[in-house]
Amino acid sequence: MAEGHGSAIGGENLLFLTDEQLRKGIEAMFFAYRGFTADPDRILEAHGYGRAHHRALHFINRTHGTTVNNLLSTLGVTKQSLNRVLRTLIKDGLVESRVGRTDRRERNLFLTTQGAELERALSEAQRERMRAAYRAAGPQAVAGFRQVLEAMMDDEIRRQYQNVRDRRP
Amino acid sequence: MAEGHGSAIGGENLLFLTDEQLRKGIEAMFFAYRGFTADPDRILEAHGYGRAHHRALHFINRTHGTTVNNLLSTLGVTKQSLNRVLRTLIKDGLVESRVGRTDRRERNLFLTTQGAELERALSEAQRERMRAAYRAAGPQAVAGFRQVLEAMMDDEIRRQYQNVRDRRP
DNA sequence: CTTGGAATGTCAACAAGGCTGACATAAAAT
DNA sequence: ATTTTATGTCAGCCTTGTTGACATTCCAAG
Repeated sequence: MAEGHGSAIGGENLLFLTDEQLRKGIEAMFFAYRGFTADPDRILEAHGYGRAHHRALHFINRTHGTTVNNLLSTLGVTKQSLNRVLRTLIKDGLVESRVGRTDRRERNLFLTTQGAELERALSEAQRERMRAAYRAAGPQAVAGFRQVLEAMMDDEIRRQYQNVRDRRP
Repeated sequence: MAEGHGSAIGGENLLFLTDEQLRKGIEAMFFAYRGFTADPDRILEAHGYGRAHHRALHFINRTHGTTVNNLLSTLGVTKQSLNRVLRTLIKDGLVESRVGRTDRRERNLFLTTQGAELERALSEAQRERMRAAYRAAGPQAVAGFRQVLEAMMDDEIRRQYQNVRDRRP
């Protein structure tokens, strides 16, 4: 070791905080994310869609009837970006946009049967990989995985995430 | 529960494999990755660079003297994509490209002092967040985090990752 | 009732960063 | 001498992000 840069060995067991350990975590995150998106990407490509479409489908499915503004802040993109994606999904009959009942300025977004079908295929592919990884790592590792990920989020995002985390879709 | 779709409750403790649990993991991964890249992104923007530059700097720093082909396969992009990024980094004096000593077709890539400086700032920002997350979650959670991530990678990527994982930079 | 502002949609233009295809060069390998 | 490999470069395309400008609709406050 030596070359000390912060994160040295404290009185306790802080070996997991060395720069070396952190670097491994960073690279693991980078490579794992590639795997995480690989399977849906293949399906999307066959349909002529991209990840942006997947994200929209996922969160519309997650929260039936969500508004555009809601979706915007969840996804963290501009309305113009989202709108381009939504427009094609609506045109292709995967998403339905209904005028809001209480506030008619708003649009409530829903998946059509066809949209739900694609969403299912995408998320099942992603779940399958996650399932294999979970199974290989075991329940205790999974708990740790989730803990670290939650701690890694931006504060505001984490609040948002935790708010909907345990809600049934 | 019910609504069973795969991943049901087996004889043992397989609750962590329900679709619900998998979905939470998927969303955690999505939101955490945003946090993971947020800090470097801010620094990069101030320099007029993007994530692609960060990735190149990271892996050149990681493996001094690596060749273009090596970098290509690590990053998983085309040479044209990488070249665009490398060209600007070389032009700006952050990266040096030396003709290979044994094989003069190859180019060996190195960070200049200035390049190492930016790399340091970027990785330190990223480490800082990772450090906070690790500290909050604890060593056991970190072990689980890494286990799940490794299990989530594509087989080929995982081999690549494990090969260099424990090498000192 | 009128007006201000919020929510949404749309058009245009631009940039980053992926991709493919084609072609050039130098050097190694056969 | 020829082929293959490693690299670089040009041109063009796509997705997905960005701003800015502007129209529409409609709630809500004066």
